[in-house]
Amino acid sequence: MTSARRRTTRRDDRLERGIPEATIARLPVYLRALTALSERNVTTASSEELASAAGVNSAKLRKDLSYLDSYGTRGVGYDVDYLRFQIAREIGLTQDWPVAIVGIGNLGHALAGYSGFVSRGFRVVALLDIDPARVGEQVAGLTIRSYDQLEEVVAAHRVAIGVIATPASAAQDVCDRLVAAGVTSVLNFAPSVLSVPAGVDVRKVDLSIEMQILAYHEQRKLLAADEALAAQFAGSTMESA
Amino acid sequence: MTSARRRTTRRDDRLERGIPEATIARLPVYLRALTALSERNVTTASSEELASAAGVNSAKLRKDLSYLDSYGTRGVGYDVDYLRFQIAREIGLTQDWPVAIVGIGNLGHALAGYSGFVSRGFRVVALLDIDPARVGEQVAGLTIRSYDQLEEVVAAHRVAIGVIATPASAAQDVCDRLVAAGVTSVLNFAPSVLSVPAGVDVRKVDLSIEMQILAYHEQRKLLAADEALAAQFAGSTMESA
DNA sequence: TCGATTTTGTTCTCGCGTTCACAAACTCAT
DNA sequence: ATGAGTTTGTGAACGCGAGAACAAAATCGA
Repeated sequence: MTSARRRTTRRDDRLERGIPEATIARLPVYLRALTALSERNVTTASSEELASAAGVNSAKLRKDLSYLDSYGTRGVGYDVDYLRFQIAREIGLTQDWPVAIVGIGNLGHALAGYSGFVSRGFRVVALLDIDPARVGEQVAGLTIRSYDQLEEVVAAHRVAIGVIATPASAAQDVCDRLVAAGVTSVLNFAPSVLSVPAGVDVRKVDLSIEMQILAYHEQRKLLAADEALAAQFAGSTMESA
Repeated sequence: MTSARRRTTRRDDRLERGIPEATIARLPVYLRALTALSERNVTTASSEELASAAGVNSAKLRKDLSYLDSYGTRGVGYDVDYLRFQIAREIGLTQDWPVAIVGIGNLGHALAGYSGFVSRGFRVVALLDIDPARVGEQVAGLTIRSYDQLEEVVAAHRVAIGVIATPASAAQDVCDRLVAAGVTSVLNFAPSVLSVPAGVDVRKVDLSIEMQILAYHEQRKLLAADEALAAQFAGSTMESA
């Protein structure tokens, strides 16, 4: 078993089982690190260098990359541009992804103009809003269209990814219509739990939750500081709690 | 050990070891579900009801809540308002958290006006931008101040949480100054890896990464559809791959 | 008071992801 | 060509979180 090379390659495995979710979430980070290196004309990087640029442990990075085919060379490292292309292809960024954004409030505006989308294979093809006063307005080179045209727009541009930036109360309705129109991936910025049929992916970005997680840790720091102070005054009689 | 009640309570454990990170991340979701129930004048909810409102499994919810003190009653469920308060207290939302936002571009604007912050113990006390043309502008009831005043503002308002909404190139510098000024929690919207000293928490929200994760799954769906189609034409000779 | 019913709190098991540690494989100088 | 030095790719151990399953505790009707 050790010398006899298995006839099923890792590539086959990958196609069957896919790449672990945790790894997928890090590939974009590696991609960004590689792009930065490439712009500085670095042609080769070791797992150690890449890992530190991406803010992870080098063993983790190597294992992550091993789920793709093996694109490194021992004793040398990884070819920056080659690996960059391979990761981009793996994620699917070598093709064009039309995106529709629903709800053009403050956040929708920001998303429409976000350069991180355009530069990575994503193309915002439509902005939709329910407010008649906003329809017709120009934002980031696009005209805001009526919410009524959702189905039409999704079909015409073959939109597979929809972004919801509406208030929570509207989110489920928007989601239902997107899915019915053919969208199979949803990025939800509204603070609400969406239910979707099997086969549709939903990811949620919740600004206030992130903030609350920070608050929890912040509070713990305060408590820890209080206790340290109290212990200092109480002297050494309580050291075993 | 079974009948003899341990003298260390769960509360003691929690103070020592803290609550699992995965649980912390869900508490805000439960809080939101509870708030929604409370607004509909529901006074009591079972773990099953709460879990479905929060989009999680009921066993998980019960286990999560068991890391706080036990606030439910068997055979009945949870008192909505009481549990709501307890979770809010646990996360630290019963106190006031002054927040400073650095980088008032499209995203900064959106964050400054985001109602989800204000309503949950967070108070945006300062907006800072490096662009002199923007300084003085009114946004969400606040005047944009100069980036030079960062230290002053952080000290004056005892800001513990800083939000970075600048381009990636500026993020590390902003972060360093925030930390030096006394900030111990950072919410980073810039697509860059921040390095901070121990004791400082950083959370990252990356719009483009979420999108890329969706793209990966979207691509897999396409591949799966292709394969199904190919198999259909190839007939039944290839069923064992 | 007691049994039936409901629902929580907790134990146990399993799987995934992280990390360590090392053999395999490559380069380069001599 | 060969040995020294590097760096990848991966097997194995470990720890955390998810979920099933059940015992403990509360309510309610008779």
